[in-house]
Amino acid sequence: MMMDMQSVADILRSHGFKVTPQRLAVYDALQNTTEHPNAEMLYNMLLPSYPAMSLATVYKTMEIFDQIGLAQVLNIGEDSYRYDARMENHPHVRCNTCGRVDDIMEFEDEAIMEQVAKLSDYKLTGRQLYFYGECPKCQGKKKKYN
Amino acid sequence: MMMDMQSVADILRSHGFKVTPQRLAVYDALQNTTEHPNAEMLYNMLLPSYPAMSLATVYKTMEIFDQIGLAQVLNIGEDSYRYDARMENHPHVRCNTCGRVDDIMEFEDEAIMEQVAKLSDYKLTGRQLYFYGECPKCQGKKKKYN
DNA sequence: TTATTAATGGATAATTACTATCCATTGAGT
DNA sequence: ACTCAATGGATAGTAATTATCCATTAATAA
Repeated sequence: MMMDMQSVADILRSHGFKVTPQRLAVYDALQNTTEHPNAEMLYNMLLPSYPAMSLATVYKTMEIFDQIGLAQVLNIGEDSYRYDARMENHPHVRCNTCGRVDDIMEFEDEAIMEQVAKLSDYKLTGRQLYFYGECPKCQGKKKKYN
Repeated sequence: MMMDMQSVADILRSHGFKVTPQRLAVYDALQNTTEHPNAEMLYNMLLPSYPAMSLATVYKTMEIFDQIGLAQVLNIGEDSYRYDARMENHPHVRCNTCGRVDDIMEFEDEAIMEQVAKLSDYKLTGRQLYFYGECPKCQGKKKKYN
């Protein structure tokens, strides 16, 4: 179910990439957060344990992870990309108030894909579904304090 | 049904923006294409008739159109934004082979919005649905020549 | 129609996320 | 352990977008 460190190392090696502490650290950080960090957020998360970490390394590492299927890139309409270690294709929802981005797991999208394929005559291979609104926490705040 | 020049002028004025030939020209160009141009494509489309047109003007104009609801911005995962004068929220599909972007009109998305609202507990206000694949034309080419 | 004034267009500089380059260092197979 | 290509970090470069500046223009009032 959950990808562990050992298999991440194997996947890197099997694609001809070296296994380095930095790469394992980046993957570990991404794996252990639900906040869909961008490169700079990852960099700042890693700085305390890896003071020599470079932002360029984060970018290069994420490009590799994207290539070999260890992470996916999100393009939610902000000024920077976010990253997600969950590899099943799933929609995301962003709170317009606080900016948090959440996964929407267990979303059933086969009917959509069929509908779009029929309407477009495209042979579909992928999708990116982004939703926008107000998260439960921000809704609560509004009710209490506004 | 279709937005004409007169009402574009009215909408600009009603939001306190001046009505200028450049703005009408940008809107006209965007209205009369289905290829979802980015700023540079729009600029190049307009150059023949408006040799003095500036790329900065296109950007500024599109920002205004986005604000006042005369166009929407698409973020399809390319390195630049594309624009669409069709204001009903609708999905888009991009051909991975030739890069064209098509509208998917008549897409029924109420069921999706309900499903996502239920799964996320967000109060949803918007969505951006992007699909990727191979367009009919490129499928045909592949079958014939590859 | 003209005068007045604030908005605008175009030129250009600045910003910023991201990518490429360079070289000393390091991981991994021999 | 040895060898060497891959890597990390520093830094420069790229490219889309945004901000600035000022002469010009559109809109309102007279």
